[in-house]
Amino acid sequence: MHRTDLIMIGELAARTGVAVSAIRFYEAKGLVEALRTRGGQRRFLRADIRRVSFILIAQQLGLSLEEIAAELRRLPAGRTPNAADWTRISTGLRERIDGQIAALERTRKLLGTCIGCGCLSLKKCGLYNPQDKAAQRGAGPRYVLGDRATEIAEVG
Amino acid sequence: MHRTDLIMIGELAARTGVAVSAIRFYEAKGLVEALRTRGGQRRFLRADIRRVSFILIAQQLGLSLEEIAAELRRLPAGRTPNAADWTRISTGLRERIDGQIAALERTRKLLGTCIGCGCLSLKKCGLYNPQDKAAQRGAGPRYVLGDRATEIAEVG
DNA sequence: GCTTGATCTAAACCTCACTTGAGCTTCCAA
DNA sequence: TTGGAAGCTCAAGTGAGGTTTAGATCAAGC
Repeated sequence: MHRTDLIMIGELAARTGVAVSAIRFYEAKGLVEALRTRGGQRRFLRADIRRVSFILIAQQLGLSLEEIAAELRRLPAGRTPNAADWTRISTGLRERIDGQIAALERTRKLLGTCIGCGCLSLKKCGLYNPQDKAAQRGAGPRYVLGDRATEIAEVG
Repeated sequence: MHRTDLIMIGELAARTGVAVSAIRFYEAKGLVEALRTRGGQRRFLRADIRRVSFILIAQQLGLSLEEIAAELRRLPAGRTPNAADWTRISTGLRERIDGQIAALERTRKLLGTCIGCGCLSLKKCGLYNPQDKAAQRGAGPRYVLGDRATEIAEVG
């Protein structure tokens, strides 16, 4: 175990493309952990590059930091994913992607029905159906559709 | 033109499933317009139910309110979409969906390559490629990937 | 005329995922 | 030994898309 097994925050940032401030933020959120030097500086394990990489990939797939944290907490040793963990996790991610694609395809089909009819009649065209969470993953408060859109009346 | 052609904000809210506060917010953003009674209360056209419906559908597809406003401003008469407008707009939306699906399929393929290898080696597996904006449509500051992820090194 | 419920405005607050800034400390190579 | 890059903490700011609250006013039925 060389001294070089520990890396500084700046290197972790450079190797992952994430800002230093973001890594500190992730630590505050419990997504990564750091040792400290006597002087109080963070020292990361080289393996944390992988851990941060995982965070980025999962984020791209639409998981919130909260969800990613939950996923990481489920790791056996409480540590950075190894090959087996990764297989399990990425299989789960793939299911998620499949779901997203299916939702989009449903929406596209509904939209196809609507093109030409120009109705925008909600009951008929069904574009509001709470099942269609299509691009629902968005900024903050998107609960409107899904919480209340159930009792939508027909237009007109 | 009956008096009943005008509806109160509460009815517009009920008919679209949107909160009253959200409708006022949309008005402030220029997405809908309202007449006013002598007493200062808003009165909407019945057709605005359609307009708000459009906002919701477009939102589900991932358009920001800014983009939706732009789309609505392009309407010929500056009014609620009719059948022809809707055809034009929804065709555009469908292209957008196609793009989203394609991005997700690319990501899924990359993930497939990674399952089993467990590498998380960024260069090799390519899950970071800035082209893959997959689920990139997310909360606020997501510029990290795309702005800086270009110079990502391979995981050690 | 009165009461009740709907509406009004303005400003403050919320979440998420971070960034920025101020003011100060540590580390390390020359 | 020293100077400057890199690190530290804590608080506040950002932006999207709204909600909540407070206090006042309006509209309609009895």
